[in-house]
Amino acid sequence: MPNQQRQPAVYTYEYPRPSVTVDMVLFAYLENQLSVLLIQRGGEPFKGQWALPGGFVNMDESLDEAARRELQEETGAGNVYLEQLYTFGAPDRDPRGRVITVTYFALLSADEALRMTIHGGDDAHDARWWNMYDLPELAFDHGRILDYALQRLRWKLEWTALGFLLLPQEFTLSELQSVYETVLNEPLDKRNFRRKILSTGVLEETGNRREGDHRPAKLYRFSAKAVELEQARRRFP
Amino acid sequence: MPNQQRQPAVYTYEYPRPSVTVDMVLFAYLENQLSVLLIQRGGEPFKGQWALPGGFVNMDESLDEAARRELQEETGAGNVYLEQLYTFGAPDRDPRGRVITVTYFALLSADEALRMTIHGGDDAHDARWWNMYDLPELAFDHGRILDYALQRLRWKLEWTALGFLLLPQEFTLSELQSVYETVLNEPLDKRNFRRKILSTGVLEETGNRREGDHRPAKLYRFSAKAVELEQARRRFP
DNA sequence: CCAAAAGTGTTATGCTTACACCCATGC
DNA sequence: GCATGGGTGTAAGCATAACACTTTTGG
Repeated sequence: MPNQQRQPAVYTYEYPRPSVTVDMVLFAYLENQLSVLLIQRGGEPFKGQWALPGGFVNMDESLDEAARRELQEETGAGNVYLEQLYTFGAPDRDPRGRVITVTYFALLSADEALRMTIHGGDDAHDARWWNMYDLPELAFDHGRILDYALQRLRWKLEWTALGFLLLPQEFTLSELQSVYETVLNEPLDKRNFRRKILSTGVLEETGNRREGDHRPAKLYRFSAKAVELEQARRRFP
Repeated sequence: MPNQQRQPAVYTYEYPRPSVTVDMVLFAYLENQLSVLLIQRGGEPFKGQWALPGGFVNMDESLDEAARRELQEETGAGNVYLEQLYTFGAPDRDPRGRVITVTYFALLSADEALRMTIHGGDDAHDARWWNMYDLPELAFDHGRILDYALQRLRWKLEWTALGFLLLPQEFTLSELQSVYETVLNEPLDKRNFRRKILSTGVLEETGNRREGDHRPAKLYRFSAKAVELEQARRRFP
């Protein structure tokens, strides 16, 4: 920040206050795997272990804004589906002191995930995508957070048609099905899946086809209002 | 607190920190109304307006513990269904400064609600139950919080059999139905309702009957594991 | 015996599930 | 022409929704 003295500013309060952070669970579907972005910690505590990206909430921004800013800073990704997940605040979750973290979960389209450049942040050794089903040991309580995020993602795909958020703008129904199968971790019937997804009305044909090794597949996009529509269905959250 | 100096302790930090509070939405079913407990503010800002009960999170307690403590302090109620709702943190939601609030929602059995004594807290003028469908103007963003809490409660009753949490230990099916009708704000078919609730297996007859003006009704209680069972059904949250 | 709430079954409808074969293309 | 993934329909079972009358008690 410009115009700031070298000597650190000091803020004093009559009662102790916790720090508040946002931590992000970024999901993407890369190489047929459900992937999560993790940062390798460069400093203590948990040096060398992997953790969720995140950071402090600034005093002049809302929680949602803080999450978007972190996302922007660490990945450059802008247009991303984001929702608040849960707030974790056990007194001993960070050995350095009381830190309450508001967690968010984000679904990145494959377009975004490929385009973006990952910046781990200041004290990060490394940053990369991990297969959700083959994670390293995690710092802090981030393992629990990921469990919870996966639950929420599964619930979302079971009850809504929002799975396309993890795909590129144009995709085939088989690709969409394999997203659902990967996330829900169970095989789905092809005919039933197609009927169900198409009946929601959130998809429309683009008219293009995916040319490939075999019979070309129709490409779909989601209709602009799909996200709203799906969310408006009176289901929590 | 004993053993503390008159002169306020001072806590200093290198960066500014928000305050963190928990605010509680306490639902009860009183006199055939869905009721919420509100506190009338004794000081500025929003002096005289009504607000959700709540308070600061202590440094040595988890968020859940803070919520239970507030509940205990303000109502004396102990054995209560409690779950985290959402975290609100717009920078201007409290004119006194940055306050992030983790909200909880609680379902009080009629037993608890009647037994308890309401303590508004230090700077409260008054504290009482309000009809959820006829609320006064609310302080801060508490109106939004209540809207969200009602949504969550409705969702819960639509997808689970947890409505009995708002009733006394023993209750009739008609009483339970009227809880559902009040919360969901729509009439329900008596036969379908009974079949559906009984098929979940969370209720059992006590063998007693409610004697009254007319034909006595069988009394039910929920089987001990009902709450777990219902929550275990893989449905968010 | 009358008023008032408790209690009870059946049918139609739509949704979910299970299941197997032909089609279009690249090589 | 064959290997590969794309694409399609139907029947059975299940859950949901609509609907009206009898039962039991108190007064």
